[in-house]
Amino acid sequence: MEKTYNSKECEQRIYKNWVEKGYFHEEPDKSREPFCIVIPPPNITGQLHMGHALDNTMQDILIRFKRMQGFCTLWLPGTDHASIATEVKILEQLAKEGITKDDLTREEFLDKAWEWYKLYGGRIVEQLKRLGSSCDWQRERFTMDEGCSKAVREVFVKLYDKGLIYQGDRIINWCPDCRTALSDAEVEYEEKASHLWHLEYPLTDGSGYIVVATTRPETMLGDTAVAVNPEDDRYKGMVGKTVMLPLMDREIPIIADSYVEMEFGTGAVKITPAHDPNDYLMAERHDIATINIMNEDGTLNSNAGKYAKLPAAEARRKIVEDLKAIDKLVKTEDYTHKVGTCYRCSTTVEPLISKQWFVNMQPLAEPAIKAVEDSDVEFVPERFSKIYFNWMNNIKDWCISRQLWWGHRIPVWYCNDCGHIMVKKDDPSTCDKCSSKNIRQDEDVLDTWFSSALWPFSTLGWPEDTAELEYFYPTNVLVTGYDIIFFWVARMIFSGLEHMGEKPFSHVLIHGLVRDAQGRKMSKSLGNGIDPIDVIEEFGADALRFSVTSNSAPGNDMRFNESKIEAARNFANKIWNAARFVHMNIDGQKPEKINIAETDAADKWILSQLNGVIKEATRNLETFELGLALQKVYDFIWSEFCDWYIELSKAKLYEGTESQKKNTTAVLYHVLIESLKLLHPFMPFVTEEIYQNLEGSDQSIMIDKWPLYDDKMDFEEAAKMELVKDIIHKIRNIRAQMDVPANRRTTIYISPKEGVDLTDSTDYIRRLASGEKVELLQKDSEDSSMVSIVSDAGNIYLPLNELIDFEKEKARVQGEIELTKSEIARAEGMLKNEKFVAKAPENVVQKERDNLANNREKLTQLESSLEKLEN
RNA sequence: GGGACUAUAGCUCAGCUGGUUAGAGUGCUACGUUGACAUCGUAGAGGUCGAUGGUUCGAUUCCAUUUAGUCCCACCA
Repeated sequence: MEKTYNSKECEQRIYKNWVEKGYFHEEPDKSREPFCIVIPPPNITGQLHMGHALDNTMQDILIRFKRMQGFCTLWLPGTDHASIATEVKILEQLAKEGITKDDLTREEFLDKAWEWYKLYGGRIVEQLKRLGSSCDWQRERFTMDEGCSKAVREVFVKLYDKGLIYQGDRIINWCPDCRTALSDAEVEYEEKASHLWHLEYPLTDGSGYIVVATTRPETMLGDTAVAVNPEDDRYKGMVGKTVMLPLMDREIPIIADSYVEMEFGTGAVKITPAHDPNDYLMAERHDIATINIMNEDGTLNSNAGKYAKLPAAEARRKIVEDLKAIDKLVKTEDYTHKVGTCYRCSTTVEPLISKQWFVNMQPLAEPAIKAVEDSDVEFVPERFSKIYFNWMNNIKDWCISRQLWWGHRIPVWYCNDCGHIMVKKDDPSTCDKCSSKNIRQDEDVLDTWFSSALWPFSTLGWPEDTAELEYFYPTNVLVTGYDIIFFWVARMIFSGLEHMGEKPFSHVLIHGLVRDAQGRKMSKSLGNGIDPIDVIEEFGADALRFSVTSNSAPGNDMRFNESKIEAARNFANKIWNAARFVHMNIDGQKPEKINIAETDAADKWILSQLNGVIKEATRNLETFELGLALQKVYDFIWSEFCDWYIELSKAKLYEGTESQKKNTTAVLYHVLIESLKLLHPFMPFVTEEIYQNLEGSDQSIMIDKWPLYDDKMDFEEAAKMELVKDIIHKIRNIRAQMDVPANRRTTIYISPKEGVDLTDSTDYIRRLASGEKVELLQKDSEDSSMVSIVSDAGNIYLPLNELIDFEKEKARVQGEIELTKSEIARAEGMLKNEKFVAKAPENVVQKERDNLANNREKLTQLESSLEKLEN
């Protein structure tokens, strides 16, 4: 084995081997329990980023863990066509060649899109492989493949037939740049510095005027009313009158509606029903006309009179200027407010009325809420269910049609002759009603999330009755970031319930965002993103995986920095070297099983510790506490196995009998292999490389069995080892304090307390505490030339007379006495408290009693040490 | 306007259902090429667990209030 672990050399070779052996693939096996995760399909536009690294590492940890536990596992991978995101990207690319969407036919554009898919769709999949993801690539899916497309049509037709999908003219969010409608979830609100313009509208009866305040003066062209609060005394006389809309010379009414806030602005609001959702609702209440003034590209239309064809922003400038010229602009205030923007291109969205397809959400939301209320679906951490409820309880109908080309085309056909509408799973060639061949399909495609919502069952074969669907559905865990709960998780839940009659998964494991070292979101525009592939190249996939899963709490954001990756890489190297040590001591032969009868306290200690970490790490993994599980395995390997057991083992390896040596090797080997298994879900590559090196075969650790907790492996003798460790630690401490050179070895005298038998541990103490030899005394030493140390195992004496600085040593002992006294006082105080003794659990009280007794004894010893020093 | 989260060592963060002297990584100090590892070892310094009040025998942990920060949702033009 090399001196350092070389991730670059082995990762791709190992991964290839796993794939070739088919370890990621399982067929439904009724004799075992299934465990299934469907991947959140990354966009085909995407490149792996830190969020993916985190998300997929978590899934891989769970899958590998369950696979080793013996479950029939399936991690189902795939990609998302990402309708709008991909279309935006393709258009950007075409723009570089000077091509616009208008230059292409729909078919030509789709050809380009499929080319894109072939070129880039596989890129992120390859990157997922670099991470070590054990996805079943034989079952890889795409949201626009044949099966998923079939599922989409099935669902559309079913919901339409149930009356849950309808078409209507309603106010929607329009992105003038993408030239499509968006759902509410696809609008992001950004604080923007702007103005509040106060405009004067003269009353038609000449009795005065009313001043309205607006953040969007250009929409005044579409005003059809002015509203005030019915309680507002300032305007009481005006309600029912009409005003003359400046620039347009249109007479519009003043109405009263309690929606209007008297305190805001002037207390009078201009009403533009076609371009403001609230105004739209008000117009419905008061039966007021709507005037659409905007084109699909964000320019004004012919209803805008002389401002027609101007882009909205330009129209705004012009209108403000013109109003000023006719003295109708009363004042302009600075004002910051939230402006809706497109989540894909950040263009300001314009609310407008348009004919779109909608899903009636209320009937679908109800069972979806209940499923989470009843814990049929559980969010982990639990608090995210509140976010889910909040959204679901206030849900509005979902606008699902998009004026795009890339995506699932809406399965609706119109007859050009008789106007008949057909909603069909299969493309019709004639009109059902008049048999005309002159039919056309709806031009729009579906929201990309419409197909993602079906992912947990469409990928398993639905609407066909497949064995996979039967066996793996409902899936077990869905792992995703909190930013995607509305878009995706919520929609999968109601879709699963509606179409499968059963939840899509039982647990939703939510994680936070990966941020940069300063805590900022990683983004392209900031240029602060870290490319996971670069990290893998430099530090290895295991180091990357370790650093995104360690030291973070569930659902919380985490910061990512280089020192964290280095620490992770160092850990991989640490295990590597521990393995190297074991490797060079087994003489190329796999040791036989451990003979428990021949194990000593050190062996029993490490076996007990191992048993403990098996128990806890397993429990943590089962409750999705991945970070805690990893922390425990890490601590065990580094702080217990490497720091202590390997060092202890050298005593027997180098100085012991043949049988001791043999058995120690067996323990080393066993503990290492079991540790590797515990670590494997987190760091699959280094564990596999070591495992195969040690076993001397190409048998894989990933299909080996997960370690089981065994209460027979909790040994009482382990406690003695803690005493020995304490002795060693205290001696090292004193030596360091007294600047004893490392190569200076002394005899170590110990007078063990009653009941403490150290006869089999003297070699350990000698080796690890730089002793010349260790002598066990029958009683306490009276020799005042020795440094004495009080430990839980008994008193320790070091003949260091020429090195002892008596004043310094007195101060040290004095300090310890103070500490011990305060500890005694604390314990006494607690035990004097009758309520504590009466109410606290017995073991806690007993602990306190033992503690008090120990410290009293310790104090006596310390005081006699001090006395000796003073003589 | 509603809601969630965060506040613990210089820095980045763990800390499960309340129980001795609160942990890790990194940084810092001193020493160290001891037969796995300098991507390392040994020893050490460093924290009134944001503040106040309450519940409790006992609070970093539970409750309330409060301060500071982050985020989400919402129809204030």
